[in-house]
Amino acid sequence: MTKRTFAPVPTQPNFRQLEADILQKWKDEQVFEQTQTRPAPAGEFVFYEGPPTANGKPALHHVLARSFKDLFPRFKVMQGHHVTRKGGWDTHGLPVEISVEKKLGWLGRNHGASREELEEFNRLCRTSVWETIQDWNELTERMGYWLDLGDPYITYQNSYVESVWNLLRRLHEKGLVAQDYKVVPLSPRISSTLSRAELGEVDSYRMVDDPSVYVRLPIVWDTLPERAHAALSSLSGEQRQGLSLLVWTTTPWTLPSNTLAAVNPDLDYVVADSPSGRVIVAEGAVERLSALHKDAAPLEVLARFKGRDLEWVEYEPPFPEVASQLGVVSELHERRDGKPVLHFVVMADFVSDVDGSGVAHEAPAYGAEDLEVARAYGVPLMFGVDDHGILQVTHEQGKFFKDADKGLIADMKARGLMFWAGTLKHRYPFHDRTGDPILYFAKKGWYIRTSQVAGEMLAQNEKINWVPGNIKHGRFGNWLEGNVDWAISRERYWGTPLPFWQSESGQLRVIGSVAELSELAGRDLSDLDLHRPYIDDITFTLDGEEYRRVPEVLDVWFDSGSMPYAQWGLLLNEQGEAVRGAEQFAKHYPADYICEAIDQTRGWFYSLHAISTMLYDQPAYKNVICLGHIVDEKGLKMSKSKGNVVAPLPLFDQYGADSVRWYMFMASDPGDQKRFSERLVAEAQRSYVNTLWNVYSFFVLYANLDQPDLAAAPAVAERPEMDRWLLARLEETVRDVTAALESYDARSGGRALEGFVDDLSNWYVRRSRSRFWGEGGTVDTAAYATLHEALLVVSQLTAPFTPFLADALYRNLSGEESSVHLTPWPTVRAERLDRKLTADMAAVMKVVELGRAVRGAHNLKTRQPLAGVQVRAASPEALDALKRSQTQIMEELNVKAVTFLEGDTDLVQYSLRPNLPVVGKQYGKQLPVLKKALTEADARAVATAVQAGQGFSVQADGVTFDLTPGSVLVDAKAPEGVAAAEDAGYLVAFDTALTPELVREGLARDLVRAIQEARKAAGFEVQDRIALALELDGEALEAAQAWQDFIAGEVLAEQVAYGSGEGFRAEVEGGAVTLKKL
RNA sequence: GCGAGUGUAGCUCAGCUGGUUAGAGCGCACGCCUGAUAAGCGUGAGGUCCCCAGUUCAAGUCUGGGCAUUCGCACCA
Repeated sequence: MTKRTFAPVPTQPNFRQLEADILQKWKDEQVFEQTQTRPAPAGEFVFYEGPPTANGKPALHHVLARSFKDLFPRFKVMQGHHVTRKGGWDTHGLPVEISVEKKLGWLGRNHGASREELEEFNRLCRTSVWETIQDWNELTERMGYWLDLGDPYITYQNSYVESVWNLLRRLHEKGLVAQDYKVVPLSPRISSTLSRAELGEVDSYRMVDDPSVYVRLPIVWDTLPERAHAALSSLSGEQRQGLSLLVWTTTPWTLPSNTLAAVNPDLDYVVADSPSGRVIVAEGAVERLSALHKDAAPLEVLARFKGRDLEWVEYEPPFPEVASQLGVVSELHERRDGKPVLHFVVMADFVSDVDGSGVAHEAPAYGAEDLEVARAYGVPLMFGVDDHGILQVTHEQGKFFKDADKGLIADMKARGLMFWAGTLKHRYPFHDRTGDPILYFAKKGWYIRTSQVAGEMLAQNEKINWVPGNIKHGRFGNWLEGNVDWAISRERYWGTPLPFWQSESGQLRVIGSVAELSELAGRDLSDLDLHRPYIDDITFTLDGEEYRRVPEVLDVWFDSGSMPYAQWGLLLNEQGEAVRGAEQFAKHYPADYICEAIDQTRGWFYSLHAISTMLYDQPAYKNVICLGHIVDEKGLKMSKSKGNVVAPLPLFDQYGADSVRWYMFMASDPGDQKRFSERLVAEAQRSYVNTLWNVYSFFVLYANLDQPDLAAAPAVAERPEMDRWLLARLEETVRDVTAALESYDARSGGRALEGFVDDLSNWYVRRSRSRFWGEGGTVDTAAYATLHEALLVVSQLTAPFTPFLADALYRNLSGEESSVHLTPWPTVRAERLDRKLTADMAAVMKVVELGRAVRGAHNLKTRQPLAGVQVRAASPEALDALKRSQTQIMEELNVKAVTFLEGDTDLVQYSLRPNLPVVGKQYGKQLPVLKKALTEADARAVATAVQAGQGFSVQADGVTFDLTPGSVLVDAKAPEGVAAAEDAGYLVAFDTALTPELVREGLARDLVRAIQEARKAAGFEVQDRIALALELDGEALEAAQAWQDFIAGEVLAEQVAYGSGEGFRAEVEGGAVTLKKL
């Protein structure tokens, strides 16, 4: 490095312009492209882009995610890795469909859609996904998120869809695909399956009065199981007559479909004698039920037993003819394999005695929990209400389900089944577009039997590094442990069509490729759009049966979870051999790193993990960062309805993308919820970005003045202590930032950087300013080289965090027209690490800090020099360091002398405390006695011994403690009234007596300050030499005359005259001064 | 209801494996133009570490219970 001029930099930077300039350079030089094509000695670091839904606008939480997704790949590239940065778009899904439905004025998924309507619908969906693509690309580029936007994977492309089909075929081959019921919410008038999101919490639920009825279902004695017989054995013959289960429901329309009655096996149940007859209820419900018959005596309890005693007890259903009418059984109380098919008591731990009777009526076709119980007992479903909400049975046949309640209740009352009928006010969902009450209904759907591999998924989870770590066994681990089969089918139009062709007799053929389908169909289908309605036209014949595709489309999580394979169009043939995409897949699997918001633990993170475990017996990713949600300053979710959404692009313009990114890394740990405000971004900018810029500006200003020959700088070992200290701190920072980023810990890395820049600015530059002034024509090459190297390395360390600022600094400082992002990541130069030197400097900084505190507390202006300061060190090593640095201390504290106190001085009062980490375990229960001994000991003698590195003894309560110097902490305190401060064993005390000489010097320094202020007001540059004229009298004149050389040197005055002069004139205390540039 | 987080200064947050006088930034108060930086520097005040009980020589930290709050709960993504 020879002498050269650095490009000048402003003290007030325009970060918006700087970033635009850097973006232009990246384009001109194709920097990102170079990272893709240049040799990568460290190999591939595999990163997956989590695909955003394309039709939504980008928001602040995307900035958060993109910041983290950019940071680690940049770091890895500088370490010599190659990182493929393939973009991706999720193009299927409900948001797309809803927006098009509204555009078309549809009420919902319209089952009556013709082929033409479906075709138009899907065409609009396909174009809709690109409406906001420009916003995404602009955001991505503006914030410096490097991503290959030119070659993204798109989930609706045929190659992607085909690859997904292939995965499904393979899962089917493993026996993991099945069909089963699922209870879904329907809008009954149009029989449209809705999602939970379409039943929004606020808009869809209404307070309604619904029936609340208790119905008696008489038990069947003839087939009573042994256990129940024993439980009821105390009842007399008369008491057994008419004994009934008392069930409670708020949905009388489900009673014709009654299939089972459920009790909690662990609750207590009783036979209660009521005006309506003897009933079986939970004991905890007896009081509640007594209250229903206001004028009657409390219910008498005739027998007690556990819920589990009732298992398999049969009962008479409320509508006994229905099961046969529906074809579920051939006759009432039909038995198969010796067990009742319907209408018996089952065990269910969700049954409670908090409401109702403690006996639940079960209609599994209309409730998810009921369905689970029915599945467990292998019971068929009864559909007394069809999927349009119309009753199919009883005299209420043909009525809308909610309208049938009254007639059903009247009928049961007439037949003596009612115990009580009333109403209940509660919340119930309605469809916002049709206005109809929601009907929960069991429909058949397609599942992947993930519960069969839940154990394997848990085992594979152990191999993943989760950040934050608690996700692994908390949120994600629990989600895996509670695994239920994955319902992959959706009754929608726009999505990956399920590749399931089914024959009329129910045979299933899962298609794994277009080629396979072409062969079966007898024609080339390569150019077919694989979406509906086109794919539904394709049928084929096998074994004399025609196969048609099932109507459903695929869950979009399966789409996105397929991206490791489908982004390369991976296909395996029926022999398991890869016939397409194998090379790219092998190179990019599994991922070294992925990152998305924490809600992806049951979304993308899960679907990636499930598919990978089932098909490859390994995790899809090794390291994963889960980001907390970003909320507004009050902690409220950001939403358009609340009006607190923040647009990212104006934020970048105001503060710079670098500062926004820095805020995202530093505000809190990534997994924590992050409160956002512009104030916090501004703060992030001040503490780091602006401070770093100021030091850089300082360096460039003086380097251009002095033209240092950096190559001529002495070896590091020969430089002043201050330089060696800074370079030691620099290597510590390299070590700490590298370790932090290797651990996916952005915040610790950022804090190490921030701490170093603070030391650089407020200690090194502050203490070393004068070395950059070029006194007498000499140039301190050591200082320039040290500062230059620190800034250069910092530009490399900050590159992944703040890529624009980093590149701007690096290009100017290095003199190379090449990006910092193409430089190698710094490695630690261990020989420069110096633990002792950094500790020594910390002691000096502590003393200076204490000295400033004393001046502040005692109103001792820093400009007024004092005769001296007395300093006590906490340790012999610290004492040595302070002695070596006493010039620094004198200058910082503006004193004439530093006196170092020894242990026996009268100035200091000592107190002793046990050093608990050292003696805590050793003395344990004796610690109170030890404390007493230290309190009573001769503290001065102990302090002297400790400072001399000698052991000592103390005693109390007849116990003697032989202690080492490290066993105690010595606190030093100055007497009252002395201008002193103490902390952590250090003490600083000032001699505040002022001699006439010190007063004159103080006045001279005031005069210097005034002249410097005049220089600035006159617009002089820092290096301008001047002619000075002093019109002073009294003490000011005396001080000026006595300190003339000092004043001249400080203000760069080559001529000093007394009296009036020419040039810029300023009033000062004691007279006036006049300045003229030479 | 179940599960996972969180609760420390007015605000945003550190405080790893129990240890000393519990810290930082912002805000607030006070001081400061001193040849980098006033979008700056320096100093200070400000604490029921959510509550109760326990273990321990010693608890912000460990255990149990309670309270509050955020997120998730399988056809939103």
